[in-house]
Amino acid sequence: MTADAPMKDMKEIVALCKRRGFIFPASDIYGGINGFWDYGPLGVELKNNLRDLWWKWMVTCPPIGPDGQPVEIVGVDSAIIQNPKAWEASGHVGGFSDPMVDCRETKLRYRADHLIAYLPSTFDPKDDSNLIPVFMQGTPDDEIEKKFKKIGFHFAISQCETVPFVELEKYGYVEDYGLLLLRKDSSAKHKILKERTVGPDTKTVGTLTEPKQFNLMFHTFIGATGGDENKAYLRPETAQGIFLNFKNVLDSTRVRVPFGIAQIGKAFRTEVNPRNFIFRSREFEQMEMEWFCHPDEAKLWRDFWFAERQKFWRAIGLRSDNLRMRDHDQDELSHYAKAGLGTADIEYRFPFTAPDFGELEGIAHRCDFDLTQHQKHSGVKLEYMDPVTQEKFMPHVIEPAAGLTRGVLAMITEAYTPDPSRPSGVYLDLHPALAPKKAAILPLTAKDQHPVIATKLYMELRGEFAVDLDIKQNIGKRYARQDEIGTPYCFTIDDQTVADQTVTVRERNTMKQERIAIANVAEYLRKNIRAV
RNA sequence: GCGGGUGUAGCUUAGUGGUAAAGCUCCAGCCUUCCAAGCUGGCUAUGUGGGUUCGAUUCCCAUCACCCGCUCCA
Repeated sequence: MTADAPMKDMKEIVALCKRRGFIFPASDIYGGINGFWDYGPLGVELKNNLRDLWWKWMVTCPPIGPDGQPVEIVGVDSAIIQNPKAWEASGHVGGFSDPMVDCRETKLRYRADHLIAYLPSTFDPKDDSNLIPVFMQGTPDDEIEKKFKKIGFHFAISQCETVPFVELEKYGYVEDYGLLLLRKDSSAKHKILKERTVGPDTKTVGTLTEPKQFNLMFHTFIGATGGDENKAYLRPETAQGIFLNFKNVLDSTRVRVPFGIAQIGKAFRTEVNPRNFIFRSREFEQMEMEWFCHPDEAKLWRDFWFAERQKFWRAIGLRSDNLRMRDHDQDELSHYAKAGLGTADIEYRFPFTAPDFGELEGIAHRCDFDLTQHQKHSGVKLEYMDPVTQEKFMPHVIEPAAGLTRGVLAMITEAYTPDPSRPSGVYLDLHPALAPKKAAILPLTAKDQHPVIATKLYMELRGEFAVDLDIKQNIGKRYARQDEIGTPYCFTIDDQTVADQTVTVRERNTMKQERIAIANVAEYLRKNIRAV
């Protein structure tokens, strides 16, 4: 969005989505449900169009690689529920959710692993006057000293041991040594320690809550009886279904490294706070491709997919400077990407993130983390034997992982174009390949030969294109309706059509009209909506 | 998860402790030769659940959803 372009109002976009049948609140008649959305008749067309274009770019007609050779990518469609061991191996069961600590007084929330407790060497849990100040990691020493004085904590920093807040409970007081030592069982005392803490932003003792664990994954139960032994998870990403099938794909097809496996499907995450329409929802759809390559070629392929994926988003309509690439900082890298070449996001400036950007797609170097983990946990050998060099190695993975549902939102917001000069006040400038309806057939009036000819044309086109026939009401209303849903072309039948077999074509963005032979309408559409 | 705000028809708004009003949209019909025109008619609403009351859309409580800010976002 340039500075002088009209602001795109998220409220209006959400309203249009509902009014015209793109996106509805899930369970709308029951008052909705936080974090879930339904796609209506036009929304599902738009989403499917975007999905199919991605699949075409990645699987059906993949690009030429950096070495001039066509790249090879195959698809899978794995189950949403897998053996729970798969999620233990991938690390999703263990430690992805960061425990959080709340301050009851200030209502502030902290990441538990960022909190540091200061324990004086002479700390005596039996003495009520002994406090444990807690600070955020990286708090400057002078601030800490100042706070010490304020709360009557009579020690210097140098006299204290710093202990991660989350490990506080592991510390107990051992009289024999007069020191704080790590003990396995200190259940009798850890509660006392917690009650002595003073949070970073308060002077009151004991306002910090226990660390709360947030589970990333949805739980479910297999079978009718439930019970912990039947516990399973809904996948939080489609990627693992690909890794689980790595060996099956190698054994059943003739692909060789380097190659890719792609998958599109639903994923589920228990977002703490769903927000911003469909941007952060608990059920969403991903388009992921895992590219398996030799470790030495990881850099080459990462750069290739960085460029390739940007091309995609630009080609289907995100042409503005609302799209950008951004390398992750070291501290925001995920566990698997830390050792590798890092992660870069393709980001879009959504109205609700502006002037910031929100992630649309992440391109990560996952190294050999996933295959190694699954090999370890499953006991199945997943190394690759290069048939030419006879070299045995664990392939590295470059992963372009895009949000399909976020893509839909980006498409809608990018296309949403307020235009006070036209009756609808707005139109959707969707790429014709993405538009839910490619054209509308409109008899100028509902009498004489107009509807007859229009119906005939509609019957011819509907076998090949998603087209609408709209006869009722005046022509301006019908143009306006099509503008709002982003239909790129309207063919109008009038008296001249009866005389010379021509129709007018109205182009959505310019509202300009030209006259073409009715016999050429199909070819006209074919040419103009050609997929990117 | 915290704090603040908002909930009356598809949308925008009105109103009231006693039958809930209008414009636009939508639908049907008439009219209409190119951009939501006109005429006639029609559908549709007090987010949900409690409480107070003879009676609650209105007052109270809870809850849900959405918006803003914080927090979070492997």
